[in-house]
Amino acid sequence: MGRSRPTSADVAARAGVSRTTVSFVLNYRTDIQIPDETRQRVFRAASELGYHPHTPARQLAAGRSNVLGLVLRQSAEQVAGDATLAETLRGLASAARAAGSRVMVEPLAPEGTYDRLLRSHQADGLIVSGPRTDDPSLSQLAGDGFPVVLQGSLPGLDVPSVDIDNVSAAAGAVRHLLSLGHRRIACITNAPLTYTAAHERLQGYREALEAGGIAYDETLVEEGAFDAASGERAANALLGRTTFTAMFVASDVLALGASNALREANRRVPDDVSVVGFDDIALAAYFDPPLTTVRLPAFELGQAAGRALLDRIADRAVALRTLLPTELIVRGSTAPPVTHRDRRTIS
Amino acid sequence: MGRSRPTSADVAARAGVSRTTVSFVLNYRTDIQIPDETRQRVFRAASELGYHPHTPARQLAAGRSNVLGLVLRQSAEQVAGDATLAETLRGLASAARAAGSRVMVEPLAPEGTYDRLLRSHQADGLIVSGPRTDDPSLSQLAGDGFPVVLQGSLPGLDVPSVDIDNVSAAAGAVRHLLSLGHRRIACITNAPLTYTAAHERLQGYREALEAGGIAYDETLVEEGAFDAASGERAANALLGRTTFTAMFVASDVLALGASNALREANRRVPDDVSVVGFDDIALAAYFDPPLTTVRLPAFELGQAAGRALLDRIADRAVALRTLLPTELIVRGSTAPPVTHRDRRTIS
DNA sequence: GCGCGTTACTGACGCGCGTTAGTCCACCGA
DNA sequence: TCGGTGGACTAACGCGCGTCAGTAACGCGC
Repeated sequence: MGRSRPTSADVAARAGVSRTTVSFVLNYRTDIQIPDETRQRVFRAASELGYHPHTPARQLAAGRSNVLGLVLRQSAEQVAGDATLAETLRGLASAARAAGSRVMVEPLAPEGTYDRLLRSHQADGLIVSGPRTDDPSLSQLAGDGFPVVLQGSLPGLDVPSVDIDNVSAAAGAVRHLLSLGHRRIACITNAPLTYTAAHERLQGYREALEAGGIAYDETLVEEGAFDAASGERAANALLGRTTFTAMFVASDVLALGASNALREANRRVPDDVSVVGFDDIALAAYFDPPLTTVRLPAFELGQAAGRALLDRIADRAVALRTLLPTELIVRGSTAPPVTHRDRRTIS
Repeated sequence: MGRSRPTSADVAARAGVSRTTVSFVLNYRTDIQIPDETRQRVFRAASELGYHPHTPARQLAAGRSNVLGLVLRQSAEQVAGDATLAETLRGLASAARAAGSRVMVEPLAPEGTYDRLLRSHQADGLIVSGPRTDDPSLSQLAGDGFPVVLQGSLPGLDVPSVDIDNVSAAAGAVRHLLSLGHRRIACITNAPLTYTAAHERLQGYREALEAGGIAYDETLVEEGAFDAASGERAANALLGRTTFTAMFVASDVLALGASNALREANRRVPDDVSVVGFDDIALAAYFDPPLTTVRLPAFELGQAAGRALLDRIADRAVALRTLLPTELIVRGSTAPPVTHRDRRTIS
């Protein structure tokens, strides 16, 4: 009862060795020769006492924390609506665990506060998700040599980043629509264009169109903002001012909102309007009709970011830009435009 | 360049005081009298040097880590499909931050590994989400006096828990259907019945029926399992063996899958079958038709769990069971059964 | 002038561990 | 016998901080 947590000294006493030896054994120091018999004695003593090393003490002595910080710079609504966050977190945690580290999460970290995680040695490195250009403390941290990896892109910053190739992924989605015969393809961005990912996906839309010989028409483009409501608003704006037979919505969540707008305007999907989303959230396959979309490897993104960060912490070489592959998932929300199908039926 | 991180000794030297005084000032020790002038000198020295206390050292000396651990015991699919996780995490982090703590997340923690977080003093307390009865290390931890709070319920365990009142929430949803005139109401659980929440929601369904004078009919009940696919399967099973004019699906995600099954069976929602979901995920309002569901205060759940845990850590009294209120959100997926409407039209 | 309380500090210990620079001993070749 | 070598350890320092027990200076009443 009165006895408190055992320390490594208790283990040492029980095993009949010094504390140093206990430390060597329990840390699996291969550069130190210790006979198997002694090793076993230490292990046995530790387990009999129920010994668990005191993490802060170990962090203090070793000079590192074995903690990866995940900083979410997105707004509350973004975090709430981010269906892939949990998967990304899982991937990150899996990479961390493989290296004996843990993950500390800092959601909605106000600018200029999360750097403390690093400067106070609470974390060995940081993964910054949803970075914004207007974030001086980020470049400051990187400039001071702290290990930082970006989840998402932020051009012009000399910090390793892990992301998907938004441009080509979006272009692929739009090419799919083009190949079906669509010519007037609207676009709703996933976020305001100040967000890099939104900008890049729009860029992919534009490039695919131009490669297909179609001039970019900005009246076909509307900005969304993270949630389904914004998708609905954007679609209504588009419906009110122009015509199109397909739309590329750079987020599944917004695509659902946009589909609602189409339905209320008596446009059927895909008969009147084809819709392509982005992200492949778990529910996308159960939309009506099932949503054609771009699959984003959420788990792998987290895992890759974690590995990159661990590499940076260990001073191993890290690619400045890691791009993970995406995949177009064709489901029921896309079809050739009616005119084409008519022609085909006639011929 | 060569100069390394400043320590509190550097601050002390620069301010012309002792390290002890620096510690008192920077920790806002109100029980120690220090003239404002000295106080300011210390603050100035600290900020000029860019001093940040070394967290592990502070944790070691103070004997506490100011870290709350969030342990997710759910399976990978559950985590991936849990649309409210991000909100809960936000709430938890907000409670933690208010108390000067941070949140460490341990997803998919294998049984018997997450207790290390506590035993090694890496966290001051644990919030265990999705606890299972068959988890000896959980009761062990609680028995050893470690601060643990459950997110979700686990009867028969002497550990504080924060949850919603699943029974009455489900009963409320079913009463809504009863009040519309439905008599044959099917039920799809959100998870296998070994999960407490699933069991409780089914219990609420049952109680509401019996209070309405309707005998419980187990052929109207089917077990789901976290994802939309299981909701679709369950609905198909029900459609294949019985008839009903409404269904209570204890999860929005499964409700979407079930709706797909209904559509393919040429049953219209709500004309032929009314559907009530559970959770009020962000997308529920954009389903077709918009889903009537039970709103779950995700953010507040996380916040309440965090506060309860902080109370336990500080040895303040904590209610054994905190139940947060839910709210029935009536949308377009529920309506009176056709027979009733016909009657009403005739009269 | 002395005792005593109050204010404003400080010296030094300890938190539990990692690690460096050794020590001691057995054994081996010469 | 002795120098030398390698194996098997250990003593002791330091990581950066919180905090207890103390001290010096000062004012004040008598």
